[in-house]
Amino acid sequence: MENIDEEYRHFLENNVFPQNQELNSWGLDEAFSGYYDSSSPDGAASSKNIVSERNRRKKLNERLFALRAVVPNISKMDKASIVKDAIEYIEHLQEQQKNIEAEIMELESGMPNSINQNYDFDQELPVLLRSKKKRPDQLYDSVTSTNSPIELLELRVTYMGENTIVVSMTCSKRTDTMVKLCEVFESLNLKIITANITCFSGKLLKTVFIQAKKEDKDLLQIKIQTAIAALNDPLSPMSI
Amino acid sequence: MENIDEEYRHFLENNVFPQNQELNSWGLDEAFSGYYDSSSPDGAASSKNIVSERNRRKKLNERLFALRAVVPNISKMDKASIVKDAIEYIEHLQEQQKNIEAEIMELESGMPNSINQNYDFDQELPVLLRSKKKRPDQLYDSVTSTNSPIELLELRVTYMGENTIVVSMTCSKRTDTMVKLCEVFESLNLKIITANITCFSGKLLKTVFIQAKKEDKDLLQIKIQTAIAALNDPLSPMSI
DNA sequence: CGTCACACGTGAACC
DNA sequence: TGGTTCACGTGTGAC
Repeated sequence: MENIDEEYRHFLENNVFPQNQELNSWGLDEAFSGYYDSSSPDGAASSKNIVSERNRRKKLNERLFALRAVVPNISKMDKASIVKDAIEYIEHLQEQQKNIEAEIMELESGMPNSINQNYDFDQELPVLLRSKKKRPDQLYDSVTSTNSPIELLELRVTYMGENTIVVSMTCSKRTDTMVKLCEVFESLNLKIITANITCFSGKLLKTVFIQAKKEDKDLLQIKIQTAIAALNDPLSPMSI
Repeated sequence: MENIDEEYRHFLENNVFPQNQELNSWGLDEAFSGYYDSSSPDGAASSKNIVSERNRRKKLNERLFALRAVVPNISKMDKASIVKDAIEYIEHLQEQQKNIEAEIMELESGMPNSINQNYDFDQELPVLLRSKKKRPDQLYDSVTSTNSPIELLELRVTYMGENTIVVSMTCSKRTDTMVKLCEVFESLNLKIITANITCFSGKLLKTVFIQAKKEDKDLLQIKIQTAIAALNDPLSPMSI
C-alpha cells in the first residue's frame, strides 16, 4: 500500500520540483492532474484528503509568497524570516505613520518653518521626518553597514494595462546608489519602454515602464527585490 | 469571534503548557521537552531531525502568531487568512503613507496642489502567478557585459547663476549606457544638487544640476568628455 | 456522513 | 560532513 504513494511521491519530486534554490524557493507547483484512484476505498481512503491537503499547503505558500512581495526589505527567503520581516515592516510603518501624523499636525499648526537649506558636505537628510530621535529599539532602517547598501524605501509594481508594468521605487541617496540601481535593472534583461531616475533631497526616485504581462507583476517585484538584496549582501544575514 | 477558544483548544491539549494567558494560541510552547519515541527499535532513525523539525514548526507558528498580533483586523484564524490580512493591511498602510507624505510635501512647498485620490478596492485578489509552467531555460543568464561605447549625441554645460551649473546630455540608448553614465558622474566627485535620467525612443537624456562656480564650467565640460572617452576606450586619450 | 485545518514524522535536498 | 528547510502523506479532532 505504501509503494503506490512512494511512486507518486517520486513522480512529484522529480517532475514538479526540480528547482534551484535561488528565486522562487518553494514550489509554486501546479498542474497536477490526471492521477486518479478508483480502488480500495479503505486503503486509499485518503485520495481526497491528500489532494485537499496539498491545495491547502499550496495556498498558504502562495500567500506567503505574496506577503514577501509586499515587504520591501527582505533578509532571507525562509518562511519564518518572511513573516519576521513582515512583522518588523508593519511595526516600522505604524511608527512612521505616527511620526508623520505628528509632523503634519506640527506643520499645520502654523509655524512658517521655511526651508533653511544648509549645504553641508555630509549627506543631506530629507527635510521631512526621520529627524525624530526615538528610542534605539527599532533598528529597522539601519541596515548592516556594508559599504553602502541600497536602502529601499518604497517599491511599487503596478500593472498599467496594454502589457505595461510600471515600477516605481525610492531609495536613499548614497554613493553609487544610482549605479547599483541601474545595474540591477540592466541585469534583469527586461523590455524597458522608458525609464527615469530623479534625485532630490537625499532621496532617489526611479520609474521604469516595462513591457510585460499582467501576471508577471509579482514575479517581477520579487526579482527586483532579490536582485537588490543580493547586491546589498551576497551572504545571508542573521536569523533567530 | 468567540470561537477562538474553540479554535485553539486542541492546540493546547497537545502542546503542553497550561497557560492561563489569553490569546496565546497555536501551541506557543516555550517548554522544551525533547521526548520522543523511547521504544523505537530502529535505533537512530530520525531522532534529531524530528525535534529539529518540531522546533522549526514551532518557530513559524510563533511568528505567524506575532504577525496576527500586529495586524489590527483579522477576519479568520487560518494561517492563510492571517497572511492574507497582513498583506492587505500592509498595502493599506503603504498607500495611506504615500498619501500622507504627498500631503506633507504639498504643505511644505506651499503650493496648493490637488490630491489625486486613488481608491483601490480589491476585495479579493488571489495573487496567482505563473499558472503555466514555462521552461526556465534562459533564466539566470550572466550579465554578458557587451562592451558598447557611449555614443554622445549632445552635451551642453551652462551656468545658471547661484553657483549652479546645469549639464544636459543626450546619448543613444544601448546596453549599460545608463550604468556607465552614472558611473561617469559618480567618478567626478561633483556636488550634485539634483539629477535626472530619462530614456525614450532609443535615446537617453540626462540632466544634472551641479553646485559649482561659473569659471568651472569649461573645465567641467572637459572633464565629462574626458571621462566618457576614457570609459569608452581606456587606451587612447580621446579627442574632444 | 464529509470537510476543514492542523501537527506530526519522514525522506530529500541544500548549504 | 551535520544542520536546516522543505514538501509530502497521514492521523486526528472539530465543525
